[in-house]
Amino acid sequence: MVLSAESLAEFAGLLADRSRASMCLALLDGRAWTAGELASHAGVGRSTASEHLTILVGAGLLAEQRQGRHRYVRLAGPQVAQLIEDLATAVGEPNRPTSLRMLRAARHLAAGRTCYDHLAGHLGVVLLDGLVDGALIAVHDGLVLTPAGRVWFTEVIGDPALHPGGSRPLLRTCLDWTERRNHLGGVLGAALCHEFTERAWITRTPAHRAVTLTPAGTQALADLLQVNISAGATD
Amino acid sequence: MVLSAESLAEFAGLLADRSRASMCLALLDGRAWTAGELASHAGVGRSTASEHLTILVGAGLLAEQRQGRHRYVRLAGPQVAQLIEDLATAVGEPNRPTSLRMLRAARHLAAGRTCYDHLAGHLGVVLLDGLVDGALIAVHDGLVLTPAGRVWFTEVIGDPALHPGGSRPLLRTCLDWTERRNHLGGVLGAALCHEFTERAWITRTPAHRAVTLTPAGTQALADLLQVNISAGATD
DNA sequence: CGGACAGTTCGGTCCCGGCCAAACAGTGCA
DNA sequence: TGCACTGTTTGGCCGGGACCGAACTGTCCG
Repeated sequence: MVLSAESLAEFAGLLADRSRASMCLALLDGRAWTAGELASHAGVGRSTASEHLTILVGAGLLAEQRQGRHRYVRLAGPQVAQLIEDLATAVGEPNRPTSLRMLRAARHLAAGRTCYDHLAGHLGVVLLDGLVDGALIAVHDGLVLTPAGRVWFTEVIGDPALHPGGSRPLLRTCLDWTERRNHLGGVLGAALCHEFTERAWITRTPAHRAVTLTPAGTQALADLLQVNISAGATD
Repeated sequence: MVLSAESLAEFAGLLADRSRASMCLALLDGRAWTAGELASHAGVGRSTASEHLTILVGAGLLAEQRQGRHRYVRLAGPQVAQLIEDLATAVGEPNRPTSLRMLRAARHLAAGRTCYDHLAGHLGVVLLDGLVDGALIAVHDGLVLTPAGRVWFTEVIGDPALHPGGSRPLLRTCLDWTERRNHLGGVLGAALCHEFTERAWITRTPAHRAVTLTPAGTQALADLLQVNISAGATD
């Protein structure tokens, strides 16, 4: 056995703790969090959080960046985010929200959110549907950019973004754990999310993954993709 | 937070133990193992193994089947196998084999093996290459069956296999952790592996994942796909 | 029946690791 | 310079869980 059970167990052990799992899930929003924020998010003391972060950074799951007296930490890359999403999807039925407050937050997340660096939730699924309906992306097993799609993306996010250097795929399907359907990930998914934010078509609620479509965004989606979503009126 | 950190941690915890990880890796060969076999494989007592199996079965990762005084256990499905492979790939560089015996076993595995229910290793990668070179499968982001490929697969594995009922994709790329390249998974990958075994083109070494190409198999690959591999002469 | 074998249950041991509080170090601000 | 704040280190506590051996159940076979 070349791949040792030892290393697999060690790796799984990184997420096999309530506090560390909580931190990683929080970091799925793609932003950098401070150690203190993560501590209170996970509900543990600062000292405990500090230990956990050292472990996760040491294992290469997280990347850290010191700024003054702050320790900012983020997921090490899209692969890590993808892996955690995969695991989260495999877990199956998540817990039902208990309080009214949590229910509202859950609905908000289901309406639209970021999945590390691209759009997910109802908004993400509808976006991919629009791209497919418009014959800009074709679906086989994976996703394929059509000639028309190439033109469209060039107009919306510019040509350079279509020729990235890295090994990350241009298009990637990403299974949505609220919608149970695919949304768009990959380089172009991230670029779209970035561009939408840039143009103020979406706004991100601070400190959460939830994303709200602005009136301008609603208009833009209707113009560009003939997609109709009521702006933020999903609660 | 709808998806609780609790459930993610609990799930990861299933694999976060050396013995359980060892068992799951062993079960990646897609066969059913008895509790005793897994116990000695993992190097623990029968009682300990029994407890672990109860946990894994209870979590839905493994499916069990009692036969007389034996408890046969297998992975619950391709999704589970896929997830474990994903994790194993994410772990990165596996341990280097230490002894000569392990080195030989590692080479054997690298030459050809099963990945749950389809072919992997050098053999698997070359097979997918052959299918792509022959324009039977097209590669975009994912894999697409070409009209010629549809005919080819109908001849080799029969028509019914091309119209499965389940939700498992027909074609699926699966990243190979020895070759670091894709091989063919999905329904058709499994069907091919099954057919190859049926026709005695490959033989599986008992109690291991390694697969050896027979002379007949070498001939068949040359005829069907213009692929040349020396039969089993990779050690 | 009785012996061999596969697996399970139970009691007990032991150790790893998650947690906190308190003391400490480094940074920013007035 | 002094205070507030963020994060780290350390010591100690504690619980969970991995493990084993021994006794027990159930199955196959002679």
